[in-house]
Amino acid sequence: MTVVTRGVPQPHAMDTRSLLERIPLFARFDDEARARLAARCLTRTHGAGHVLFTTGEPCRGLYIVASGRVRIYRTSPTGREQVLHTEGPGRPVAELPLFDGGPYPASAVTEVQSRLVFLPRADFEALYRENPDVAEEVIRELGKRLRHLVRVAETLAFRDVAARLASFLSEYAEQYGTETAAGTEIVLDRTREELSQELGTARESVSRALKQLAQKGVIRTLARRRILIPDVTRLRTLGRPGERARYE
Amino acid sequence: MTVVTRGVPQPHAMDTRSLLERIPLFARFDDEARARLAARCLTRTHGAGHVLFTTGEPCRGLYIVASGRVRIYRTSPTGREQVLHTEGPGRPVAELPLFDGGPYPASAVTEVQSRLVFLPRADFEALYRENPDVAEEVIRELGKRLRHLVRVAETLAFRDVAARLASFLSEYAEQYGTETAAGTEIVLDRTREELSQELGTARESVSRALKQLAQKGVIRTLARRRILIPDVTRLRTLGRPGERARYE
DNA sequence: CTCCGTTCGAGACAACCGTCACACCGGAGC
DNA sequence: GCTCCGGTGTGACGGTTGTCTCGAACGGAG
Repeated sequence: MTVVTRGVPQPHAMDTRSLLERIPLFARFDDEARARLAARCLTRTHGAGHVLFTTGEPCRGLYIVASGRVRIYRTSPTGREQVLHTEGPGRPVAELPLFDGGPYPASAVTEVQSRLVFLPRADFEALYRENPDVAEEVIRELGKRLRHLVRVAETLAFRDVAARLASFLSEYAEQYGTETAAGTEIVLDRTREELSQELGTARESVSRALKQLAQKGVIRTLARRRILIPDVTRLRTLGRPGERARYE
Repeated sequence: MTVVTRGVPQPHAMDTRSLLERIPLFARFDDEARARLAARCLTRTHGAGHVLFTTGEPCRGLYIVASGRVRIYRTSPTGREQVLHTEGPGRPVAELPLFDGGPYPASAVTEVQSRLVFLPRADFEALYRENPDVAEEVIRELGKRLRHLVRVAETLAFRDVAARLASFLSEYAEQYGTETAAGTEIVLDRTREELSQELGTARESVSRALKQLAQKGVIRTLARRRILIPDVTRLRTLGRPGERARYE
C-alpha cells in the first residue's frame, strides 16, 4: 500500500472530453458545455496506494475515476479499516461535501494505478449553479450511496463473517463472474486483507469463512485467486440478511 | 409496539400551512406556493407503533413529521432491528425513493403518537420539477443522512457496545441534557430495548454496558430513566472511534 | 390497594471473532 | 538453484456479546 507513482499532470484534454461524455453526471450537457468543463479539469495518474483525501479534511473538489479503482473507507485508531464503497471508471467520488460545504466524511485511496479527473470546487459550484440538471444527477448518485450504506450498516449489524462473505462473493460473481459448465468462476482481484476490510473483519476470519464455505460445497478454490461457484443462487441465500452461514 | 390509534384524516389545513413554513425543505417558497402545497397534503395522526412503510415497498410519497417521532430501521429475519436514524418534528422522511423511483430502503414506524404530513408522490414530483430550490434542499438532507450513516457503519464496525453507548449518551446529553451543579442530567425517553436497536446490539448488552460505565464513574443512574453525567467530555472520549470503553 | 403487563438486572453458557504466533507457499530477484 | 517477502492457512486463547432463563422492580388500570 505504498505510493508507486507520484501524481503527474497530463496534457491530453481530448481524453478528458470524451471521458466526460460517458459520465452520467455530465451526460446531459451539450458538447460545448463539456468542452468548457474539460478545460477546467485536471487529469492525474496515481500509483496504487495514493491517498486522495482523508476523513475530516476540507473538500477541495470533485474526483472522477477515469481508470483504475478508488476505495472509500474509514479508519479506526487501532489501524483497522472499514471499506464503505469502491468506485470504478466513470464514477464520481466525494460529490457530497461539495454541496453542504462540510469536510470529507471518509478517506479515499487508489487501489491500483488510476487515472483521475479532478474538478476544483469553485468550478464545480459555477457549473452547478448555471446548470440545474446536475442536481438531479447528484441526487441520483447520493441515493445510490445511501442505499448502499444502508446495506453496509445492516450487514455489519446482523450478519456473521461467513454470511457477509457469501453475500460479497455472490454479488461479485453476478457482476464479474464468467459462466462455465461447472458453474460461475470468479477471479478475486483482492487480497484476504483487502477483503477483510471490505467485510469489516480480520484477515484470518476471511480465511476461515472461505474454508467453511468450501466445506459446505458452495465454493471451490481452483487456484490462488480463482474461485468456482457451482450454484450462485445457493451462495446468495447464505448471504441473505439475518442468515447465519456458519454451522448450518 | 402495538397500534394504539388508527390514522384518521384531519381537516385543519391551516396547521399544515404554518407547519410547512418551518420545514427547511419548503422554507424558500413564498406563501402562495406553500398554500398550494398545503392543499395537496394529507395530515394524519397515528398512535405509537404505526408502521408507515416497510423495506422494499414501492414509494407512495413523502412524509414530514409534524409532531412526535419516527424511527427508520432495518429488520433481520430473526427479529432484531437496527435503527438507522430517527426523525423528529419538521424533518422529512423517505425523500430518497421519490427521486430514483426505487423502493423504500428501510422501514419506518412511529415511536410515539405522531402527526404526519403526507405528500403524494405525483404532487411532490410536480413540485420538484417546477421548483429547483427543492432539489438543493433535498441534497442537503441526503447529505446529512449520508454522513450519519457513515458514522453508523463505522460505529458498528469498530466500537464495542460500551463505546457505542458512551457515544450515544454524550451526544444525547449535549442535545437534550440539562446542566446541574453535579453535571449534566438527561432523561432517556427510550427503553433498553429501543436503545439496543439504536446501538445494534441486544437489550442485555445495553444493561451490561450501562453498569460498566457506572462502575467507571462516568455516569450515575438517578432514577429509572434519569442519568447524571458528571463529565460529558470524559464520556465522549470513551465513545471516540476505535476506543474500547470496556475494561479500561 | 392489588393485579398484571412491561421493563429491567443478573447469571450462565456458547458462539463468534479479533489477536497473536507460527509455519508454509510461491513468485521476484539475484 | 538460492534468499526474501508478501500473502496465506491454522491453531490457540481470551474477550465480547447474543441468547436463555429467572426473578425483581416498576407503573398504570381497576
